Amino acid sequence: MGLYCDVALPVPLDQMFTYAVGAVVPVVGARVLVPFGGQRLMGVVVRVHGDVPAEGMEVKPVQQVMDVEALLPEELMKLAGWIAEYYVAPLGEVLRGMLPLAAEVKRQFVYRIAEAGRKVLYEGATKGSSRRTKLTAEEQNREYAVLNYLEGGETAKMGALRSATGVKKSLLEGMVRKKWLVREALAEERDARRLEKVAVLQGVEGQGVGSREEGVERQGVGSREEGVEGERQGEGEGHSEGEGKGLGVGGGRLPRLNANQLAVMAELAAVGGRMRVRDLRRCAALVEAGVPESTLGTLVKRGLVVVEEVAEAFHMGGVGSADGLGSGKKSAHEHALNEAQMEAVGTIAAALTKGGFRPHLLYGVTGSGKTTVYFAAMQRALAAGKSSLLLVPEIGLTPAMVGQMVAAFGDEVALLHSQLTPDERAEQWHRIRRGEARVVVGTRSAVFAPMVNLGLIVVDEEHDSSYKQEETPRYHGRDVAVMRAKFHEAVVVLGSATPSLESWANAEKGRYARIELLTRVANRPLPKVELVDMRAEFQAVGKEELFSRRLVEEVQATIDRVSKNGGEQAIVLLNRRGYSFVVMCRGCGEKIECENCAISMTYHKAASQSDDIARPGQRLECHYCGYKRNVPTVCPKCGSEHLYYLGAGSQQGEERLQEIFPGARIGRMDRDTVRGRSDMERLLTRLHAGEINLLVGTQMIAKGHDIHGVTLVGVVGADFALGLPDFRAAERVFQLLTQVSGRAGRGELPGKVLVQTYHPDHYAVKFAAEHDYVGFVGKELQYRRWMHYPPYAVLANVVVQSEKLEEATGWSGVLGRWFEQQRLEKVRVLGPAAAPLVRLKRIYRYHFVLKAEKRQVLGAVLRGMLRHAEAQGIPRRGLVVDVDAVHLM
DNA sequence: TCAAAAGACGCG
DNA sequence: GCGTCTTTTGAC
Repeated sequence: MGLYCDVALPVPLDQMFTYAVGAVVPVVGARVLVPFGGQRLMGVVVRVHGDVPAEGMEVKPVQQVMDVEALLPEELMKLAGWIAEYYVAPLGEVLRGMLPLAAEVKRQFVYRIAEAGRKVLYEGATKGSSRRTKLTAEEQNREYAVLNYLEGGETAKMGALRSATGVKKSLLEGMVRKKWLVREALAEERDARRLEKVAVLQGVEGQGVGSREEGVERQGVGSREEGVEGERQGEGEGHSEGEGKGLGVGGGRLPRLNANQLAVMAELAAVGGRMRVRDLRRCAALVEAGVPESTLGTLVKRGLVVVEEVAEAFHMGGVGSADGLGSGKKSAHEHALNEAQMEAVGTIAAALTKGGFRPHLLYGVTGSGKTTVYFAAMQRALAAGKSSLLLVPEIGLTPAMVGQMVAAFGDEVALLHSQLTPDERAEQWHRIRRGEARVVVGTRSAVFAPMVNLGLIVVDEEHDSSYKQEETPRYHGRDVAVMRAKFHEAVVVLGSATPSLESWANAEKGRYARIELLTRVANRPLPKVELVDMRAEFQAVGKEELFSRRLVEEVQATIDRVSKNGGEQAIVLLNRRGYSFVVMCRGCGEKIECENCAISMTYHKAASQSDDIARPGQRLECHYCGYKRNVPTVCPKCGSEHLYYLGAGSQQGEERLQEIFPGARIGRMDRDTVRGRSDMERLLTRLHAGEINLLVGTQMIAKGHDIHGVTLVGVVGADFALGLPDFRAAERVFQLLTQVSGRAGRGELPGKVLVQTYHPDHYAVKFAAEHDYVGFVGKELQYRRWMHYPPYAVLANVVVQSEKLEEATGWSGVLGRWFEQQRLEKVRVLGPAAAPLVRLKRIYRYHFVLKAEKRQVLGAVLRGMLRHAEAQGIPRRGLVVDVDAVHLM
């Protein structure tokens, strides 16, 4: 009876595929290469079984088993299953997101001449070219060159053809279509696994220390015969076998070996005679003794050690070993803890000691030193032999945090974020998988880091919406973190000054233990917040001004003040980038919209001095699809010359501030001036040095920066979001106001905040001004309860989309009717309605919002809907199911 | 009349 | 999702 395995493949199909297993039987959680359609894909084995496949099903064999052990441990496999179920996503796509190893599988094709190609070649040679074609003469010549090159019948890779004939890929594809060439997969497969070098002590071959015979190549230069001079001198304390090659290391009677060589030998012997070269080089004893790396080479020459290249094995060991790392020493951080922080660390440490799944919500006001608590807790975890994972919203925006991590944990830190190249990502991934990096910092997808002996997960700024993935699988990093902690029986800490309502409600229900840090470090006061009523301001001034008189006055006073620590600094939040976010025609009343989206285009002025990134010239830009166009002089619709630029963004804010405060040293922080981590670092360095004393920027400036000189924060137009059709609008505004206010007064001097608002009586604004988070959630939770919104209901957004308007509306109708027929009692369906962004990147979008009390009920309805959609011929790509949607846009 | 482009299909 | 097979479109 044959053996089969079910494989999850990275395709948008909610099913597994069965393959026949060959000589090598994969384990669940291993990757395999399998043929699928005309292609070959990497998938993950989810089941190995002997079930006879259904009649009429052609079962193809597994092409290659890529991992000997499960690449994904049981907990991650379970987590993947949970995500697929919870977020209604295909398991294969979930797994693809967990494996950053795409870099390791590359498929290469070779080309061979076909019969039709030969014919063309011969006829062309005798009769000359007379084919009907659209190709240029040059391209035709290239085609003949390719045919000539391949005439002998050999195959050639594209690279070879390109260098020989200058042919392009598209031309080759055309030739394949015309059947002149055939394309086939490269026969010999590059070993998809990475290789690593392992030093093996001769004669003391260790048993089963992760070694595998397969794929081993002997690399040693010296032969065994030459190496005999070292023989017979030891006391045979190693497990010498047969050949009399035993080599003792404890005796010290090895006159021909110098101290360095002995040290290396001793080190190798101590671990059973086998060690990865990179580990050996890094080994503490050898580094301390100053043993040069060349010593190993000498030993290889003398035949005492052989270096093998082995397909990388995954070791589960390494963590908690007696290497003395992180062994309970209190770090500098812990000494600086105040009482509340101490208590917080104590609570987390107690949970770590006790073991088991323990979720915590760490509610700490801005400047209360949450980061210090995370560090101390992670250190405790390390001391207990456990690894820890810190999730942050965006690494590029918090270089300080990364710096501190590396300073505190050195080599044990691995970073995972979106800016890594695939190779770098794979390298970090493997370091973590081997247990070399036991402290991992990363963004959303780092929640899948293959941690060894995971003890603690910290989610910093847990309320941040960047934890929500906005493509399939649409998981929420924070919620996945909690689930992962559950599967690992680990401790999880969600930290924020403005916890999401979901997390707060969980704490209220007692599902999360609450830890509070209610005062700032060193008892610094929270800044005073003053509201500036912009309606009254308009009446008094009689015209629309971006900055109120109060704000101008305070900024002036702040930058004029010079305290003993140097000048004070002010920052101004203007939460839109660009110069003007609406260009309107007074002739016809139309706004200039993006060609691809139903979105007003943003006007960007020619780059100012702050735009140190090269982005010259003025333009209109769509902030949703990135489309750019020239700035028209007349209205594209009616030809009127009266184009007006409305709504100020950060670029205009900077310009206005420069006019008002010509002496100020102004900096700007938004996506136009800060693209990568280095831009951010440079800007922050200038701020810390006092080179900038007035900073204007988008919400980026609110994200966790700790700049001690900032004593004034101005907020301009942040409450405009209150008018958006989104039930989370109030929560977002409250969070933004609180977070940006938190930038003020972090040094010795107290801070002040001025909030310009058109909604001075709105509860989100008022509670934020009073630093009253608890008051705000109380009120907001009430509203959510009345309106049946999360956390009192589970919600899913279903977007129906197509490039063709009729399809989008037609399919919405089909689904709407189905929902009606179902007479659902436990699920409320709102819609179909045009999505707030009814056209995005050329795609028309309609949506339903589903609300239910029970997750299972909602899930069942969504699955039923997908089945119905499939039966009705609605393509899967026409539907986006977003469970726990954060944005309903 | 043929070739390129768009659409339908199914993958084990 | 993607390669393959089929149908439609379109240009000489």
